[in-house]
Amino acid sequence: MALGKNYEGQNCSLARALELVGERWTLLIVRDAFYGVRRYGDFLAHLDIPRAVLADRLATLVDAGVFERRRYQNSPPRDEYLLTDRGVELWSVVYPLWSWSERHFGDAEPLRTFRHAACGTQLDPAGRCPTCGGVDVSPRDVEAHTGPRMPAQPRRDPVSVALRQRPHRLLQPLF
Amino acid sequence: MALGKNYEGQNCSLARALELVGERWTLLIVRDAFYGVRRYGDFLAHLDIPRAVLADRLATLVDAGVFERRRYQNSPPRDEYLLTDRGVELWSVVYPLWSWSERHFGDAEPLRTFRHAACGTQLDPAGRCPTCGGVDVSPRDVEAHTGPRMPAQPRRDPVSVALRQRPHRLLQPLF
DNA sequence: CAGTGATGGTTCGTTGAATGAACTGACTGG
DNA sequence: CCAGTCAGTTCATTCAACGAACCATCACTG
Repeated sequence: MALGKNYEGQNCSLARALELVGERWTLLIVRDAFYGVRRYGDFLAHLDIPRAVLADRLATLVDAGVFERRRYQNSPPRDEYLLTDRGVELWSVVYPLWSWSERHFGDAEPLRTFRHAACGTQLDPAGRCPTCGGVDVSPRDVEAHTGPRMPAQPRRDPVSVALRQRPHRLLQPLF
Repeated sequence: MALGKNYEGQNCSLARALELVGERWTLLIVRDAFYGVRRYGDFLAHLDIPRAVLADRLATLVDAGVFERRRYQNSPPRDEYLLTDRGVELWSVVYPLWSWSERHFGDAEPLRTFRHAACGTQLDPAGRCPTCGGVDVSPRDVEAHTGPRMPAQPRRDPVSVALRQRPHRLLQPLF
């Protein structure tokens, strides 16, 4: 999407959110960050996003306090992009949207499931654990599992491969 | 946003959802539908959206089963756009996004609040009613209230005016 | 029954953002 | 010194958004 001053006339929190998070690619970048992707090159390989757009979106998200840019080595200087608390709270948007799509447009066999790490139960549509008394599950306590169905043409980039290999705790680095 | 075949390589429900709902304007149209807007001209006036874009989005959303187009008079023939059950379920995405933005970027005094119609309590960030034992509140049981803060330049279109006048039950027609 | 206005679009030229390929620059390891 | 990696930037092309004008249908008015 694009911001557009037009949204400004709306004077509405939803519109303000969409200026940031409603832009093309942005929410997929955030999704990848939940999967544990942290580096420019990994986002790039997993998303098939133009390099310039990725650089632009990351900069915007850092400005907005959704990502934090942190140096993890000095020579050569390399930074990684980590979700801040503000970014992690977007789980309450990302998961319901994923779930809505899965319910209404998904195949019988889901490609991926999100489970409460503590008990292995699949999250309900609102992101809670039915087994554990319907408590809200923080993304840090969620495991992404690969479902039985395989995509027709599995992707070969390192991120996709790692995600297929084994269940993976959200927000933990992939590599 | 735009669909782009690129998202297709993602093979992910989130990406599929974003092809539809992540396009520029789409979620604001859905928001207005929750407010009770139903007619082309009212969406147009309230959103300041180019006419062609609005027509395109509405057609796409009807195709996707998010809106239903229903004739409400025959001469001249006039249709209104109503959220289907599938569309109403987007409340679980729209409200958390609104809430996220309100928490992180909102002013101290919110412009609008969403309250459980049964008891008048403001919804919590997950969309539940704290007073009523934390039950999920369906959008049909939500009232939109205008907060104490007034926008600097209040809009004059009929939709904005109606929304300011009095608390309003979501999904009920505005006029 | 011609003129005016409401409604819900479509058309089209212009602007601006996304795309993708090439290039840059800092560094490393052999 | 050379090849390779990583994280970008630059730039020409493509495609979607914009916005103004136009169109069609019908109702109402004088």
